[in-house]
Amino acid sequence: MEKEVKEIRVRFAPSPTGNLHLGGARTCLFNFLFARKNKGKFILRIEDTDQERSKPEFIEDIIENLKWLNLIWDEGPYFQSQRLEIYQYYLQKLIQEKKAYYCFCTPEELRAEREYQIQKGEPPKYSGKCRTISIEEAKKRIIKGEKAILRFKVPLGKIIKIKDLIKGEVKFKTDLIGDFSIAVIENKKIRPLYNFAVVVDDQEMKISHIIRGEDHLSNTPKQILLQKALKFKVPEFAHLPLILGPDKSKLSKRHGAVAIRNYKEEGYLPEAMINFLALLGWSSRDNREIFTLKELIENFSLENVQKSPAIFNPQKLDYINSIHIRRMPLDRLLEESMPFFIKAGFISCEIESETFPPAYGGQELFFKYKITTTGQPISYERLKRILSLYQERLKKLSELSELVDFFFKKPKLEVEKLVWKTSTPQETLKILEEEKKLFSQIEEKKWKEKALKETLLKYAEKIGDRGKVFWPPRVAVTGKEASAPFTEIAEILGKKETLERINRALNLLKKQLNG
RNA sequence: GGCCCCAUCGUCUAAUGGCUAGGACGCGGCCCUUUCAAGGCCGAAAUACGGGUUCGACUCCCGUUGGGGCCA
Repeated sequence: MEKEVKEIRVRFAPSPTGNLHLGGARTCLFNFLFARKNKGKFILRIEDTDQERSKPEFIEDIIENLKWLNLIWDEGPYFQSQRLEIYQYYLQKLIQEKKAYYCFCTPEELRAEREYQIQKGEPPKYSGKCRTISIEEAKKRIIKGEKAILRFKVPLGKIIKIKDLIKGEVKFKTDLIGDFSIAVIENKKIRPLYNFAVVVDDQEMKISHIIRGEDHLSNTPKQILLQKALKFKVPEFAHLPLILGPDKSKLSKRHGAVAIRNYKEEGYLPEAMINFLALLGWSSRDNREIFTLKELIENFSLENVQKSPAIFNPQKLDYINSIHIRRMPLDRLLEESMPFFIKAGFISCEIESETFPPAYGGQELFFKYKITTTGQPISYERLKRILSLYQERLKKLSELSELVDFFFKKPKLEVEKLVWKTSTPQETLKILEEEKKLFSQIEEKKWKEKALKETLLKYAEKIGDRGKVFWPPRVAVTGKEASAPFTEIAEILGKKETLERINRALNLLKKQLNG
């Protein structure tokens, strides 16, 4: 007989009580990879039953950033808040079958009970006090306006075994769980609670594998109990190790930037984030570390997921980001960099037309927008050349504002900086004067990196020290001790601007030496 | 407090009972080089501890310790 091929269906189910963060993104990534690798479906479900803490802006943030990361879902987003009747139905079923009951204990009573148990060294769990209240009585009390919650009757004396795809077999004794809450009744309305809503949704959405953070491992026996009580199929589980902060506690807001949007704003590329996140807990068989999303899909397997938690290491992220920056086609890198050029005030950008010619490399940007610098139009090619000088020097795009500012405004010069370590201000002045002469002789048409380099090399041979020759003009045009090479910068700046800047440096040196 | 999970360089990890415990980030040194970056070479750096099982343990078992998670 043909074995029934089960469709692989997984989900990412965030609560919109905060921005999409690193942990959530990684959970989502692993679900996504698992689905794609196994030709399954990936579903997005927003768990927004907690109306107090759920905010629309967080829903937006989650969706926006998942799209940014290229983690695109096949179904959804489903919203739990729109599925309340479904939960009602199953809740009623449990009540009718006497598998759930109303509980009227107040939070104070429960707390006291708990403290007493802990003091006595007993496992803290609900006593089952309200189990005996009849449905009729319970309904009367609710109509009178009493607050109540629904509890699930946990069967005693059983052991729940979980075959976790990552952790292996994990056992829980039902005796230690206690009747847990599955819904609250507020203003005569029923609101399902986490464990219950999850179980119903996973069934309704035919989820085959639940891949989620390890923090949910202790919820799993409760969910299995509910699944059995409702005669649902129990899905497979895979609990991912947590991502930790430097202090080894679960990564959270107090560790600083944890929202994906923070990283987007800092200039991390989506492919770098994906690559980095995949490496937190997963590794490939062959020791490879740099992957595109497509390559991750090909190589992914839950078998290679680590059991132990991973500490988030920003330095490694920087490294991975720099690699992806270097590998990215310049057109796309420029597209990614535009917001950073704008934010730094280097260029401004006005929408010119809503329509633009069909894909024309990165240049379509320039059809759609009018891009200017200090009032003058700036060409696509020019920006691209500027960026290309720094493509292999960038760790993240936000560094652009510091690195390429001199292309957009005259740099601040200091005499000490202009002087090479083996030289003096007098000698620097002399050499720069000579270089000015040499550069002036180069025809506008031949103002290219190669010609400039030849000129300087020849001159350096005469002087006998390359530093003395190459350093001063570079600082004169950039104002920086560290930058891309002078010759490449000068080509982009052009003859006129380069000579102007060398003049500025000369004047400064003269002023210093005379005064 | 109870339950559960986890334990290899500082960090991410490889080695699934058999080489000198391998790689990557970071760190240090050297080379290349006008600076920076990149690149190349070299180096320091780990099996938490204690018992077993075995010819042989990073690997299997037990315990201890430590860390974490969940329960309010």
